[in-house]
Amino acid sequence: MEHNNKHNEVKFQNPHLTVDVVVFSIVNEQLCTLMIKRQRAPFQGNWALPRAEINPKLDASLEFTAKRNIKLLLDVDTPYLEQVQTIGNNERDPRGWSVSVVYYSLIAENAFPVKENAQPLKWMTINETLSKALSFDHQHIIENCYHRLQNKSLYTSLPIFLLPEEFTLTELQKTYELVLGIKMEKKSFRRRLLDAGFLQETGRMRHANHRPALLYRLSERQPYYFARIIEGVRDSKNID
Amino acid sequence: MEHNNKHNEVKFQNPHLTVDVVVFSIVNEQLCTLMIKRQRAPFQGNWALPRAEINPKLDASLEFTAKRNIKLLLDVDTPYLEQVQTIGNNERDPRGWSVSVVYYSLIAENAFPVKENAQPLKWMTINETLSKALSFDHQHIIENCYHRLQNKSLYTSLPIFLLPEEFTLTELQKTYELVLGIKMEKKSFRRRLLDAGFLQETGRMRHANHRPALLYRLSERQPYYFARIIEGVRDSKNID
DNA sequence: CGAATAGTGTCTATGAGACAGTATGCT
DNA sequence: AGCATACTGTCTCATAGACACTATTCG
Repeated sequence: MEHNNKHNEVKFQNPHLTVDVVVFSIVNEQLCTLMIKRQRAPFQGNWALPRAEINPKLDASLEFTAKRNIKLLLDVDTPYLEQVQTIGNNERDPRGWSVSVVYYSLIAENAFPVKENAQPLKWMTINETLSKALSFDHQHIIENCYHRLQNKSLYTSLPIFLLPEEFTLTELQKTYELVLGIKMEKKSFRRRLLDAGFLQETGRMRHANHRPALLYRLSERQPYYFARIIEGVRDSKNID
Repeated sequence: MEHNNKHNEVKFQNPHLTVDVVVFSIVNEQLCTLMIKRQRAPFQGNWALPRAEINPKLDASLEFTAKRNIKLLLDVDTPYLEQVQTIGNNERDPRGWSVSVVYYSLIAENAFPVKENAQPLKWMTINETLSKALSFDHQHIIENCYHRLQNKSLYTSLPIFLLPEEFTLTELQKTYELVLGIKMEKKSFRRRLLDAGFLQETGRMRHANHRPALLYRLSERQPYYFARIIEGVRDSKNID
């Protein structure tokens, strides 16, 4: 069974395969990810990403596995799900070669972990996940997803999926700023979004103790791709 | 073993897992992918993408598996390799649930299939792959990689990896045009590339029966990301 | 010299950021 | 009225495309 793998036909035992999801949401004006406390070794008692095995009888595809798991955890259908990467090596799991297909999902605030879940679930702020020790290489995975989200937010309408159906332009700008960690210029932000043409006025308004704001909704389910990236205000690019 | 997969702990048999590579190169001024003729069922005798099993003893990671396979087929180290997607479902292989981690690779012309390979290998033009019946969902996979390559070429320096170490700006423009299927404007192309600052003059020149051209090389191994996408000449965007 | 390709000068178009101004609702 | 936030007018700036021009080598 040694050297004739030129033919790609030698059979090796398949490495262990799972589907991991990084669910982003905004909770208390903070970008958070959904984490789960592990019930058994390895990393027992540590926080980890939700993970699902493929159920060949139940799941038609990897994407379905991811969706099924999100539904199980939060009882919502995610409005945005994207496959980010697949990590596979012999170091990430002490039990041996393992492979994770990683998805990230964006959902609006107010999705609460399902109570009947056996494991403790919680929304952990992105800063917390990036600074504290997590299970396996999950910190690394979250970092990758976060970078992808940030990067894509520079030239797409992705952050909209972190908001409810109806939202004001100011709320949307705040969401972009939260995700990107930069301040944006109001006029150029609004011009960019409105000129793109994928926002629809709902006719309703958001009221507070000042001038009410128009409420918008998406007219397309697909994210919009802009031709240029956001540059951010020209001095002091970082919020923090 | 039915319903308590809330705990993500029910063990299912792992689906079959492979690493597939779409190797792009320019052969005879045509964008091509490396294809292999299948020696056994299913799809015996049909063209397919090169595919490798993970060898847990040999491979430290999925990326290593991909590199190992390219080396085996062409005896080159690819200058660019990127994971595109992982496809897994119960329809793509008649034998059942199967998962492919897909990479694409860019290499310069003049990499020839290794002769001792048992299977017949060939460079197939992208048009041929997209029009003729291939094995499994490989046409679909190639299409995805091709779109990713085209899309990324609009805002990165990727097409450079399809050229040898040293190249002229005209050769580079031709490569972009070939990949993107659009004509580009000479001045803006050169300005864009030179202003980015990642090209280095080699001091040598390409000679022919006309004015010789400066030869350039990359000064960084990482692809460069532009802030704006290529728009292409404003009328008649398509070549074909 | 002429053919052919390399390479440039400079105009317009687009869309981003800057910044100050106006609009409208609540208390 | 006056505060707070919504929304706009219009300037500058960066970078893309248009297009015509000049430069250099070979035969």
